[in-house]
Amino acid sequence: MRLVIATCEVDYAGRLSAHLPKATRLLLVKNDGSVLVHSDSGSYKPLNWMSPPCTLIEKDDQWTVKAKSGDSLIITIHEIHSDTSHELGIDPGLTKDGVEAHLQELLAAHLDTIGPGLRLVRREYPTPIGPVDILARSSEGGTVAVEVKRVVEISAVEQLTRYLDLLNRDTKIAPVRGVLAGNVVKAQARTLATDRGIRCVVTDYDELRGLTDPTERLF
Amino acid sequence: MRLVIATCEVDYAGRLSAHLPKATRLLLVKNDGSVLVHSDSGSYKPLNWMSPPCTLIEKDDQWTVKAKSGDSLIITIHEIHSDTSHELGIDPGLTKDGVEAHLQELLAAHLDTIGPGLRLVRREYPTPIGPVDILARSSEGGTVAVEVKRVVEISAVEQLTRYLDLLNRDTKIAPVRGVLAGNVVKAQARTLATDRGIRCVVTDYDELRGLTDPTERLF
DNA sequence: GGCTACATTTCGCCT
DNA sequence: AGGCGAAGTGTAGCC
Repeated sequence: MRLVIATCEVDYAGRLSAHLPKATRLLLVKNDGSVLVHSDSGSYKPLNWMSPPCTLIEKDDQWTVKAKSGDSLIITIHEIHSDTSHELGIDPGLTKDGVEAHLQELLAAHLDTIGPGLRLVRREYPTPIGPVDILARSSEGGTVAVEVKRVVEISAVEQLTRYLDLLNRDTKIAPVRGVLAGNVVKAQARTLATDRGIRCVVTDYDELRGLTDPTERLF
Repeated sequence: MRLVIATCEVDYAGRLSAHLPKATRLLLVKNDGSVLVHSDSGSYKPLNWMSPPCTLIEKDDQWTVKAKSGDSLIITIHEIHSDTSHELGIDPGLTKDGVEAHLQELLAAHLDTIGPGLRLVRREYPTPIGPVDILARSSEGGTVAVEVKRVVEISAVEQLTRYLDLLNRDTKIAPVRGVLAGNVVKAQARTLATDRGIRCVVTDYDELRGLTDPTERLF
């Protein structure tokens, strides 16, 4: 990893065109060839960058970073204030816990939190337009399709509506009712869902996790 | 901006939990308090980070970064290989050309590329569920709602369908037909759009730009 | 402040 | 490789 503090201008040409006027910035060159241009604020996203795989050619005061697609990043160096390199080695990577997949697992294991008498058919039930998060049989004989989201927004209502339209054409499982489950249900999503006869269930991730054997979740 | 090369472990607790085992990484501390943990590969996204506003407390070999929301990033330092600071000043920021907003402007100025005899009603036509990119009057008396995307995907069809449902209830402008316009139209989006009577138009950004007075587009 | 939509989104999974 | 959905998304614009 190479770290350069430099006064520079940057021009990107690719899916769009972008220009950075002359200023002092951090140029971060990674071992995989990627280049990041960071300012001293903003967030984790660089002002400009080139993703790997790409090649960096330095010629006088001009750096040219090119990707196979033809995207190019041209950095004009006006002054270099610092230029250091460090050997980091490969990173063992990140382990995560708490994303939608886990909420889906927990809900599938505790279908009673969605409704009484439900029996799991399967998670990620495949359809031609994508997998339904949870499909379950109701004690009354019908089917329930559950769409799981950390935050239920209007797009989740649309998504589940598409699934329901399709699933209800299958006479082996129809009628299929819809349920949206999430830790947060946005007001507008709830309104649209209710209008379409879709029920919303507010889940509690911590509570659900408490119901499961805690030894399963340690890392 | 402070740049630290350190052998460290990182734990994040917030919207999810994440852990980074001991390894050598770049710790980037920006002037606004944000912290980025970068490895030597990946892309522009850090392995772990804390967005501003947040506070960094260093106590012995432990860095604690806390956000108002309660999110926390705990960095355990095993060894510091380098620790430098640099004054960068504020950045003048990025100018862009070629984003959706520009495509919308160009299309509104050249409605003939969408269909003959169209007259602009307005761009960003407001509705209760969001703005319609372009609303135009057809020479036959009806209305045309145009959704503009750089890349037209299935979600654009859903979005325009919602607008059309709503707009067609307004007797002053009904009937309203839908048009999807973009530089790229994905096959599945085209299929769904056609099925719903929505026409797709493939635009050419460079060609559209050429139709406009070029002096307007320089930066 | 809430909500919507855009992004050089990136990332990961699955076909 | 391409399609599709999720993201600790971030960010800007509008109401």
